[in-house]
Amino acid sequence: MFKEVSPQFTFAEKEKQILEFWRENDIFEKSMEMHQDAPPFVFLEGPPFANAPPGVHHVLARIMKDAVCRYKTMTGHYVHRKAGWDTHGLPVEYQVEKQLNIKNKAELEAYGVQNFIEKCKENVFQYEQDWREMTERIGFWVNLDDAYITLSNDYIESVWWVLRQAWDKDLLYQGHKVQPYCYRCGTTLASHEVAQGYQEVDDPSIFVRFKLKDRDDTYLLVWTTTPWTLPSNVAVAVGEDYDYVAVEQNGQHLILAKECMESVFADESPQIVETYKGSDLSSLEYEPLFDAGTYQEKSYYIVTGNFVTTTEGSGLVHIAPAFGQDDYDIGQKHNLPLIQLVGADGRFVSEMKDVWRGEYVKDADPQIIENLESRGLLFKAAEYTHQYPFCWRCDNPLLYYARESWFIRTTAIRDQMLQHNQEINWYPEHIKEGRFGNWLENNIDWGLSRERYWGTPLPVWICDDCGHQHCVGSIAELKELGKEVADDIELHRPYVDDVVLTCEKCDGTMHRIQDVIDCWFDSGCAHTAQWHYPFENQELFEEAYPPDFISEAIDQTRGWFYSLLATGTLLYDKPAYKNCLCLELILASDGQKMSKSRGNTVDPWTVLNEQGADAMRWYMFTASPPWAQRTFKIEGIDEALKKFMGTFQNVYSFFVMYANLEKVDVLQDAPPVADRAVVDKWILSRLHSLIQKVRDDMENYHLTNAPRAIETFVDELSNWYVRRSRDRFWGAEAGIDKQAAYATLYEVLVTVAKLAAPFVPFLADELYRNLVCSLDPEVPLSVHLVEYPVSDAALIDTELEKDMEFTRDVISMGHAARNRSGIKTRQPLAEITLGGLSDSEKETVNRLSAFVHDELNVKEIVFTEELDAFAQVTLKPNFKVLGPKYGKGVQAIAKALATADVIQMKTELEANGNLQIETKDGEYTLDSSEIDVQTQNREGFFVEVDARKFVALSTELSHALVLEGMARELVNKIQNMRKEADFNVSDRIKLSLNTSSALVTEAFDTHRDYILEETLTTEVVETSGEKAFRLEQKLNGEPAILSVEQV
RNA sequence: GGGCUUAUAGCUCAGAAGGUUAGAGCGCGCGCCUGAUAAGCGCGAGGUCCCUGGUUCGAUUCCAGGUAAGCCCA
Repeated sequence: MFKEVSPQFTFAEKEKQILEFWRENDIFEKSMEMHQDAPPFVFLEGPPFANAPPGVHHVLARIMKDAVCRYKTMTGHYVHRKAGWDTHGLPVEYQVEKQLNIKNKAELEAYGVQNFIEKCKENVFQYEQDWREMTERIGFWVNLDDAYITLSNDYIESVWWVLRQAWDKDLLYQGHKVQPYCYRCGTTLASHEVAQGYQEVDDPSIFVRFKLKDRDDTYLLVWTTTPWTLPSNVAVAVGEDYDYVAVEQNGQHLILAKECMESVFADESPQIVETYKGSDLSSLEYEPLFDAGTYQEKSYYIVTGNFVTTTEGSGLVHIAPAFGQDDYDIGQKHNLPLIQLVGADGRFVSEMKDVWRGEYVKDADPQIIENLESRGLLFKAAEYTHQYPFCWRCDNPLLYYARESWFIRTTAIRDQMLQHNQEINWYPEHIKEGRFGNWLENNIDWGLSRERYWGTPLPVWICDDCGHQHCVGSIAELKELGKEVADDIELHRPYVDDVVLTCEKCDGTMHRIQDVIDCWFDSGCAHTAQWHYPFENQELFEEAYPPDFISEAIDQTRGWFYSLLATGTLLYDKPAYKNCLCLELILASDGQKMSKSRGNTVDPWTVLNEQGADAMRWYMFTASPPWAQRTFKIEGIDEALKKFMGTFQNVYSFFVMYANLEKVDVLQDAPPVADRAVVDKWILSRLHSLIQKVRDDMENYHLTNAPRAIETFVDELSNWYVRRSRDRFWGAEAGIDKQAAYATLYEVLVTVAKLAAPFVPFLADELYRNLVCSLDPEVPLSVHLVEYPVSDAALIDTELEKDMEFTRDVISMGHAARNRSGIKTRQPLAEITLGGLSDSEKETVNRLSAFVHDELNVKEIVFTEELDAFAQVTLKPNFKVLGPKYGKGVQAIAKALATADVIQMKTELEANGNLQIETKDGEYTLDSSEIDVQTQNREGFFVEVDARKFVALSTELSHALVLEGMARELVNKIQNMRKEADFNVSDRIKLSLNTSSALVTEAFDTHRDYILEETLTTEVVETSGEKAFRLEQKLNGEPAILSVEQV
């Protein structure tokens, strides 16, 4: 006996019971243990921050990871599933600053770095409990009790080791980086912060004359929107391949790009006196705009740069290496001096020779413009509207600024990274060559250092005396080289800052540089640092690198996907992961990005508590591919609940109910498939085709197609297999057919439970445990401990599947015709006529005719060749065949076929096997494969026509048919009464019928046995008893009084 | 401004090595069924396959150029 399936339940409640069962029986641990010797499949968890509660996008990521891991487990792998937490970084610092009302670094230092980082530690686990609960509730099996945490000493030590590897390979170096900087907050901003603060502003747009040396009255026309950087000018850049011209204006010669003439001179069209290529101008020297100092490096000359455009400005770009990345890069290339005339406070420094020293640079702009004008160097000044970044905290304009910085020389391993990228399977594919590939192509060195507090300290110490630098690669080394290092030293600021080393070169004192590192580097070392490699777990690491599978959202292309690959390439010269499933963003139901400020966020818990985890999971798997952007809609979850979960649950409860009622032993007496009914063979064939498809999809990380196929299958199971087999389950006599029905449905349900287990782990386990465990105490306790179904090719009958599909199509058309006729299905009809079928199609219908008879309630199936009696017939060329053969001619053929006598042509075609037609291009001979006979609806028949065939109903009713219809009507009404009277399904009844209608009487007498059997009537009585349930009815319009009573 | 992606029914999505009647589910309308009931079934209406050009006998599909949306980067 199976446990009864109560109709009163909620999925959410059931899921909680199953969670309890998993916990009590350590099912997750068992699923790992049982595969301990199996080939490993390594999943690497991208560590989230637990300083904010998890949202629906986290649920999405986690269930995708879960489905893959569960699938791999069930297909016989040992799946590492270590959880991880990301903990360092600016976002944490900002939250804490906000909480403490700290506005800048000075206030922070005053508060105390030690106090501050302690607050950061608290902050970063603020929502850990929420995360744990969500993770468990959605059924994501991951080992949270053995998580890697980026703030732990072990983790940091591994990161230090990684940095030391870079150092030893000369890939870690100090340089300058132009960074967006807020002078008010005294800090550089991370890119995502900059992105938040773009505003449209008007800035000055000025064209300045730079006088060429050694030439009279010849000037370069140079464009800039930041006049305050002009005092730091050291060069001018041109585009190598652009055309430049010298034009004459007011006796001066002005040089600019030819393409810029129109925009610069507007209505004027000055005379061109000379033309050059950009390369011709290269190296020409000019006189400095301001009386700046003289520098050691050569300066004030023309260089070429590929960033120069002619779409705005003059095609000549002012270069100040301290204030722009392009400028800095070109400065490096040409060894230009790095003139930094602006201080950290955003004001001109005292070295500045002109009068603006101490002035805030943006305020100096008008004064500089005025100055140039007074000296006759200003050609033109205007305003320029563009997007410019502002500080998201204080709303002041950011200044791009060269700052001292530490770098990883990723450009040195760029080619290897590109090569390893080729070995990674990306889902979707286009990421490889698209977003990620492009990003790698344009790789620049990784700016690693942050002038902040809460992060992995950069383990570089510098000698106060001789400037010698050393990178420390382990705690042991720190203790060895450092003076009085605490035994339990914590590898964070300010503790590490206090450690001083003795210089091996000069015996001087070495101090650590103040920087911490980019937290992307932390998580980017996860493949190594999660194991505390190489200090521990060497073997484990060897086995687990590179990980088989990672999955995160697409914004990680430049984040974690990159940082993992960069470190993996740097350390091991291997790809850092084999398969990467790239998820897209989730939008709110209004199509907008979910955000608190818009108030359109969805709390996962409302869904988990209401509809449950399986419904949420199923929705996310099936609604759209994970790499397509999706809107998150509660209605979609309700649909998943109804469409899939509800249908599956219904078939399951149907089975359990009748199996219990009929006391069927499904394990005994299962007939061999060969002896089972056609419909059994059909559903088993579909099942095994499904298994094949699901496995294929899962192997290729198509996590949407697999469950969609399962959903389609369950719909067929319910709406065709069960519907067509219902009476085999209930009331049928014991025998091979009944056993076959039970055995088949049982096998199908158990197999689908296994197939669906990675997607709906709760429902699947509920089914499995009731259907399988309750019969056999020896089997594994949970569906998650069994092997994933294997497709049996011997059970797949593709022909049968196709035939059934065709037959269902015919039946669907029959339903449509019936609908049109207005005769209800309970009324049997004498015959249907099918037209337009090929011989093999006729054979198919004959073979599966029982389905047609039952579904459409008709006595006979008749075939006809006389299409035009029922439908309008047209002939069309088979374009697919004739197109390549005759090319242009197909249009003429189509025309000829449309205009000639259709019936005559069709007759000729049938008689000769081919057809001669005359067109304006000549004569063609077409055989029947080259012509499509198409049918269209003709009014006035109860006929349903599609492109090729039709189904027509004969609506004439003989007296016998009327009686039979009446008998079915009687059964129907009596069944309704049984239900209304609340009888049990298996109760036997006494029935009485009182009618003045001769038709009803005759029908009852004629079909008495049928009626009694269907309604479980054991006795027909003249007058109903006291307790009988009586009802006056109209039976197809005829009056009758019926009563039913339990025996 | 650059890169990538997407655009098919009211909504969510399929699909077509280019072939002349483009599909499903939901929603809507009509009907049926009522012992699988968080029901179920059938049928129907609903499409400029984003736009414009090009290639082709034929383009919603391929190519080019746009437009719109999203993400990433500046």
